[in-house]
Amino acid sequence: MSTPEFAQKVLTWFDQHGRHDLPWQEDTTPYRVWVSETMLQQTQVKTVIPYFHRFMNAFPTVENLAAAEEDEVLHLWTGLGYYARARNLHKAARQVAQELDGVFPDSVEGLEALPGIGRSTAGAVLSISSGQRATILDGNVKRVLARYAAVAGWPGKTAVHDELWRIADRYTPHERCADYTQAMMDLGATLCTRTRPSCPQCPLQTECEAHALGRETDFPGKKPRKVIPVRTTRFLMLRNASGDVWLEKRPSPGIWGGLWCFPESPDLTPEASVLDLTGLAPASIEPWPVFRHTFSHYHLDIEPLLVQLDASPAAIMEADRQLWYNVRQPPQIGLAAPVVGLLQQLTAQE
DNA sequence: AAACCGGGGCA
DNA sequence: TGCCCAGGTTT
Repeated sequence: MSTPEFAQKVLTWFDQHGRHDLPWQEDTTPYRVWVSETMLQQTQVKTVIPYFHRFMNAFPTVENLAAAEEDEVLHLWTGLGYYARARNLHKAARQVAQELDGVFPDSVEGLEALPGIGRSTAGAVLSISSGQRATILDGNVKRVLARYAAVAGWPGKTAVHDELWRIADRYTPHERCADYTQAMMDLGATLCTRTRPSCPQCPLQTECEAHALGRETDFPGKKPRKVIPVRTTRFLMLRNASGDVWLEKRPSPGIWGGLWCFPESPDLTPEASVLDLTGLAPASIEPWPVFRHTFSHYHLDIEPLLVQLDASPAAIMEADRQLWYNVRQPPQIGLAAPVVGLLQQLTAQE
């Protein structure tokens, strides 16, 4: 199919069946589109919407975001995952505000120079916010195109990835590029879904090679599987006489980088760890059930230990990377997901 | 339990 | 340049 024909079919479908009322479609400034695209990189629309509203409420402009504390940004990101993106978002906002007079670059190359913006996000931000012709290739579009052209193989492979980019570029129109970008994402998100695609409703059905083969779900190819290891750790939930809980800020990069977490103690005995950390013998230690937190590359079995202290130990003082967390007046900080759950249980217990 | 996801970083 | 990393949701 020719480019104008392909785009025409997709746009006609979009006008009738696409999504037109997403929060970031109201006012498509580069800032709003960038924040939404960054959130959407890792999460579905439904989950992103409340986060997007809270974020825009807290930081209506790139200058507001640039002026924020990193803890505040991570706090608003808590639960979204991939926290490096929140840190990059913050860093990039500072670059735009301080080095570019608050004006986003007007080219794919310029946008790509900002941390956290790659080729696809740059294309999405540019095309949606300015209407300029720019190509995207996110997970949704990959699925649509891999099926449409029956591109075999896993898109993580360079050859497959490159082929999909060539196809994406070929079909990107010069006219109505903002709508086309949104349309392709909508097509992948609403019709051309991972399992059970709605081919009868699809504007590309008659030309789709995967559909002709009756093998829609064979494309795109799957990532090769490998067994992931299990690691174990122990969370020391230190509670002082006032009921406050000890948290430490984790180093970035790394797991939960920049987020606040209980001290980990996988090796020492609980008593030795507490003594090591506080210089005190605990009033009591209560082991909680082990639970599993799974990452893409390993399982983490966590053994929480509730350690009650009679006093606030002099040995540990509040500092940049350590704090006593008041469960009744929680500070605005980012928390690792399992920590959120444990803090809730601690609060419920009182 | 497995699949998924865009970009950064490093060998 | 080709892997490995990161975390929560959906299926």
